[in-house]
Amino acid sequence: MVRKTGSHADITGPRIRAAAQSLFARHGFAAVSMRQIAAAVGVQAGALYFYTPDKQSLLFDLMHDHMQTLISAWDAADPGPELPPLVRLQAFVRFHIHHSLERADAVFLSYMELRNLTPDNFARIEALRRTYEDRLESILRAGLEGGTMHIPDAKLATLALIAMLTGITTWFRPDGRLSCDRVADIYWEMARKTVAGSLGADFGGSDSVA
Amino acid sequence: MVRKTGSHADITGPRIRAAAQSLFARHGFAAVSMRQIAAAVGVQAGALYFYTPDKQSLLFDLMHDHMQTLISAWDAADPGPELPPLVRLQAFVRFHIHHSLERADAVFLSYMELRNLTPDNFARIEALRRTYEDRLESILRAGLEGGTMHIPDAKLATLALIAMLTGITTWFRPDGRLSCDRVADIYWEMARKTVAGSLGADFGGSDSVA
DNA sequence: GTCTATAAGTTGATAGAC
DNA sequence: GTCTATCAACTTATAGAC
Repeated sequence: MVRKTGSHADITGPRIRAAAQSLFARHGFAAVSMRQIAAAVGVQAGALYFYTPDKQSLLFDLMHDHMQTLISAWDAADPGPELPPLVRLQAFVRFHIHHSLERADAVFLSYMELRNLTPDNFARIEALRRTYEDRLESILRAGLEGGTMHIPDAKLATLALIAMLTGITTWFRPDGRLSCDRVADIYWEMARKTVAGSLGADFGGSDSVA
Repeated sequence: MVRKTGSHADITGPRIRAAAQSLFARHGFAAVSMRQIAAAVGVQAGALYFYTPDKQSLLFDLMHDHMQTLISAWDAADPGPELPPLVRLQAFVRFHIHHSLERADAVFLSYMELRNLTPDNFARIEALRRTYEDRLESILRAGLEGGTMHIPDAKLATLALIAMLTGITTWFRPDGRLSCDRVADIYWEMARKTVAGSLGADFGGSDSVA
């Protein structure tokens, strides 16, 4: 199946995006050349410009697609605003961890390469990021108003929880000490307590995940 | 005081490091050229090599100094292992937030540019990062053994707390809604609950920071 | 759709003048 | 200590052949 030239009529576009995502995540956008991406795909550098107008668009499209996928995947996974906020929060924690760990490269890109976006592109990605954060913040506010959660500041709790959960992607290894499910259990336990009232657990059963 | 040439006998070295730190934090190591650093300092590119053997050493030295300063500053701020773990944890949370917010560029560098270090340099920085994490982990283990803390996994709680606290540097603005002290109060409130027993607050007074 | 060739500019780093 | 000049290699992106 090795051929030096000729049409594929196939999936060179997606393969370029996949190679770019992997290389950008590993070495950083600025450190990766179009020639390196081309070599990873098995084409010459000039061929890339049949699929992308420039390097910046390649980065933006990867980040934009990731954010759009993230938001619509959560909207599909959200058990719904009629359920108790703690139930929705548990769903959010598990969703965010699983979704992120299955897309470690895209997650990495989306918060490491913001500074390599042009101002216009940056603004568009930021808006999507805020949209996603607002989904969590509205759950926390509902819990606050209903009295099932006690948090000093809904906005800061949102940022704290997302930082805590996303941080998992920097150390998690599939062949490590803990499985993805087990990590999700442990983080849900901690997240639950973070938003709990001063009298502690009022949802989710046992205090231990063991 | 404008001069085009001649000796300073002064602090060009530190100024190069300061300019590099600021530029690396803003645009990323790979995206910043030696000529840009030189221009920020007000010298020609060749002059930089009187102070640093190469660009990589400039990055490594900045990260190394930051990690060394962080660890020795905490060792000086630690109230000591004879105090209750919750007291030490409160000190750690406040220390980490204040120290990080006063050095936003260095913090940014130290976790965004790890992938631009050579393997040897990476290993040295990683060892320092682990040393710092171990300081927190030992506090959590002491709380666990003494029964004043309830956490599902000491290692994961360490990583979760550090991610949560360090995340502040990505959004905090000195002229924003909340002061550094107020942010530290709110995060301590959340951190305290994260490690609390199932019956909630057993230290630190009121459940509210208001 | 992919190649080759190339334009036009930047890069990290060095040598030697002063 | 700093400058100027320079090197070889590399960069993004385009043009035109096939």
